[in-house]
Amino acid sequence: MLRMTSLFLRTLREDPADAEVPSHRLMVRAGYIRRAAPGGFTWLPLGWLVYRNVEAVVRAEMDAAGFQEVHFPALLPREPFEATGRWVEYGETLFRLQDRRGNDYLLAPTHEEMFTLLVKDLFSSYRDLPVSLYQIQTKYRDEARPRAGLLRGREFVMKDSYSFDIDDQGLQASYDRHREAYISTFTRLGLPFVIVSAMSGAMGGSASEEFLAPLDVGEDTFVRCRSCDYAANVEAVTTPAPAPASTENRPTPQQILTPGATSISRLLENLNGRTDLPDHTPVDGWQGSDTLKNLLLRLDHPEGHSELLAIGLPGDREVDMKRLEAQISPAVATPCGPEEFSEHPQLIKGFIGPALLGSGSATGIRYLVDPRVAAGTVWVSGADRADHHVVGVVAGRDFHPDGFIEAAEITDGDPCPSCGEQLESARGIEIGHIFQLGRKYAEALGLSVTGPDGDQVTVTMGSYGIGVSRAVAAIAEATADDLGLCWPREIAPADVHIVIAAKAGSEQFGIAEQLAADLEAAGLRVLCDDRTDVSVGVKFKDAELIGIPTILVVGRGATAEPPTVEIKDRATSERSDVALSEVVTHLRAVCGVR
RNA sequence: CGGGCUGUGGCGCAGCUUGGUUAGCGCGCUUGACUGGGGGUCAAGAGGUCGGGAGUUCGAAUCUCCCCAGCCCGACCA
Repeated sequence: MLRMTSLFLRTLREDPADAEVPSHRLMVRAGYIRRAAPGGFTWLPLGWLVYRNVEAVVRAEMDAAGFQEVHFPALLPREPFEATGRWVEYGETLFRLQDRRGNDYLLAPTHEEMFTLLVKDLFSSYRDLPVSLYQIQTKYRDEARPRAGLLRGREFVMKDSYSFDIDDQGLQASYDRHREAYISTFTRLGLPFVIVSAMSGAMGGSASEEFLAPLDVGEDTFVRCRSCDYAANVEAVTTPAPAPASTENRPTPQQILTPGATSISRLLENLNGRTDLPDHTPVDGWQGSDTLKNLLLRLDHPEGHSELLAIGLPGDREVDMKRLEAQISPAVATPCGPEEFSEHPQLIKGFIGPALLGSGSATGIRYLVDPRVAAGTVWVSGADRADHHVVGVVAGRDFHPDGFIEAAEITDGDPCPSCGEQLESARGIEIGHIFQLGRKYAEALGLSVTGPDGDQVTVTMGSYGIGVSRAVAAIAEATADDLGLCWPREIAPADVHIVIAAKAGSEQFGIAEQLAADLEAAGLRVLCDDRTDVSVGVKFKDAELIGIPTILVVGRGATAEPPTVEIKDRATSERSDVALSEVVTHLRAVCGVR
């Protein structure tokens, strides 16, 4: 039994100044966690109970799915990460350190290498596969900016699983099993979630989905369809493309004078102010979406070389750098400056036309366009001549892109790629991520097994993560209200919070004591506020702040005839008086016998 | 890493513009009394390198410079 008189707990009346998001504020105020380092938190007794409950749910669901738990060190040598290139690729986010001999070590941000090597170490036949292993481990990432308490720390706990299969079908099956296990895990945790399509990264090209808790404090933007079940991380949203149309019988392009029209808005002013383009002018006037704007970017690849890339997209769209970088990762894109333009004097900044772009064009610059710029579509674009544009340029006739790219911003109301209805955007906290790694790590580290026909077969892998400590904060975030925390029963630090609403030395203390013992004997977890030195108001406030799902008040009624106590549901505030003799039975039903 | 804001007893803040006795207030803490169904009342206490360093000055929490830390926005984030 937890007793307030002996519990290592101090609740705070006021919000801590360094906490902004509700989960952080309330968990500090309610005495669950304390900041111990930049991006690092100490779990206090109540917090640790909750953490362990969450961990227990995750572990139970992983075990139930048939995955086996192992445990690696968090402190790892450099070599495996050198082999996969991540010692360099991970950049400044990797915590690096040296031992006394000057050997390089790291605090692991994730454990793909170690799991791969472990399986390589022990298994060598296709008969040993498939296998899925997991661990629940403290991870370290030297985040440039830790924030929002437990939601983004530099030290955090993650459950990471890895599946090992002999072929793609096996990988798909392992992936599906993890997906199912994640659904039941988050459901059991009482955490609302949406599953969204995510980017798998440029090198993989395989399936990847994120589990997001749809909350405004989340750092991920995703979109979902208002009518069907499509949902995707904004980085992974695909733009419905018009069907390719014929380029026959289209009006001839016409060059026009557009002084100073270096922006889409000024171009539109010019276009809508003229009457000399009867063959081209749309019936409802010129819109930004009739224009094609072209941007020149420099791509810097991690291996060191650079190249130019031109992007073409409808003029009413801005480039979404996150979406762009997700497409070209691991390269980094930078808008071109005067140096790059001076290498291609044909290209006039502000008046870049599509005719000089593309690998078959005069410049030879790779040219990728928005999917809306499909073959047969007609555009106004730059004329590659200062103060001039061209109307009536037709994709596939007058210019030839090298391919398509998803780089345009997504806005509310855009069409759903699945059903065509409107998309809406929302924010979410990433609480899980599952993806098909493929053979990247197996190849880099030489994990292969002997196949049925005696040949060596490279193993294909999946990688699956749940942010355990983050999930605690996400649950707090999703369930808390104006009064304080409000835990789902399964992960709450206790089932029942007894408030003794009577003065020191009164009979109620003895009654509460006996009741607490009876409830514990019945299998319920009890926190008893047995303090005699605070007023009842304080006890009620603390009970609401701490957020145990059932509050049991032992007050005046307890000494009446017949004796009653009051039961209050923390989440709904519903209260009812229950006969003292019935309380244990009643609460066993309310809490479910564990 | 860029922009902004903030560092003053355990917590939340005022004081700084315009330098000047003993650095205040609320909460919390200690002791005592009252009170006892919504952070209650009264009294008496303890608790401070004013983030750190250097400088200006007769005198610095207050002015100047440098550094550090925290928060927010952005960039970044298998």
